[in-house]
Amino acid sequence: MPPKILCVVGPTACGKTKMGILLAQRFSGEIISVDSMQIYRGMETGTAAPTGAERAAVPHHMVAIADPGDNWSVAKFVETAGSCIQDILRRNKLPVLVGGTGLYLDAIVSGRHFAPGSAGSAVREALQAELDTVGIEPLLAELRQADPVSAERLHPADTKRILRALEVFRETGKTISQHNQETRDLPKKYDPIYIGLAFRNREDMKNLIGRRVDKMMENGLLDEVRALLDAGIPRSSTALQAIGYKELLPALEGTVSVEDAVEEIKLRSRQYAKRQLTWLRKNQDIHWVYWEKERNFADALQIATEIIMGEGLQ
RNA sequence: GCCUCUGUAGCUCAGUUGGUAGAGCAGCGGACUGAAAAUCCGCGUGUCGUUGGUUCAAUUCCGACCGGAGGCA
Repeated sequence: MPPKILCVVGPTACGKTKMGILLAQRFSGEIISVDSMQIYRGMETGTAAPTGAERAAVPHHMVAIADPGDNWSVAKFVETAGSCIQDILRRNKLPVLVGGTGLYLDAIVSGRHFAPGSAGSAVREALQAELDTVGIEPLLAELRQADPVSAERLHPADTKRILRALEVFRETGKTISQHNQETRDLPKKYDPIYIGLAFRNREDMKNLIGRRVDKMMENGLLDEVRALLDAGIPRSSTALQAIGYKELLPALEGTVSVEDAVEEIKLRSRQYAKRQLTWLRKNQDIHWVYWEKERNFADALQIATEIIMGEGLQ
């Protein structure tokens, strides 16, 4: 039987961070943040990363450990987070995965590994250059030859995934569809108990997102973005694609007003939350705890605790 | 008060030489295996401002009224 772990999931602004801490305290656990952007240093405000006080209350892993100039990937994240989990288990503590990045979390839980490839590799650069010069059609034709399953599955407009499928083939001689098939049926590496947090009414979530973005601005998000630029972080870096950052770049250049940029951040955050919900919805194992109007952590902790004990944890 | 322009999807606007209408954005749904806070896909009935008239037929033409913008007084 694989080891039990706790997973706190939900769309942005639904209280995952706080609930994770409460549950980690209750079940003597340690937190693994599963968030593609909170790993970068100097982005605490805009990514709503756990505060110093929160991190002092319970050990946290995978938060603010990477240079924002380094571009991390799922593979690297899963590998690093995996060691953290192993270490926590070795010390007889409960790993509490708290995160909004669905792909990362699923990959960790399933123990999935990824086919080779890396940003900046010769093969990927070559593919990008081909796309820029000849367009997607010849590349799609090549994929139909090499990996008809993927060619059929992918939409012609989805250039990112078409390039990735070709990259895997050119790099390894094996198709990504074959790799996916092989990893899909692997036995789960962990036995997860999922607690999902969400607002019963979407409107309430949207209102909170708006208020939270305003608070981020009050807490100096603009300065945070400026500091990243001053540190020489390229605009094309993964870190600066984070919501709240990429929208403020034009505001710093003066091409849009700060007010408009803030509205854009709120909009993009709402759309992000919607995508997170879409991802989560297909996971039938999640035990959902709903907020009615306000977030009442005492009640939610009570409910979640009962669910978790029902799943066999003390 | 008079003149001109304008009123079509939640928003910005197309359009119908008269046969009840369609884009972008928003919204909703979905996908997702090394950029994932990324990327990609699907979904468009709305008293065509109101009310009379002409017409087989009006959102479209004509009149009045109501709202908005501008101009002249």
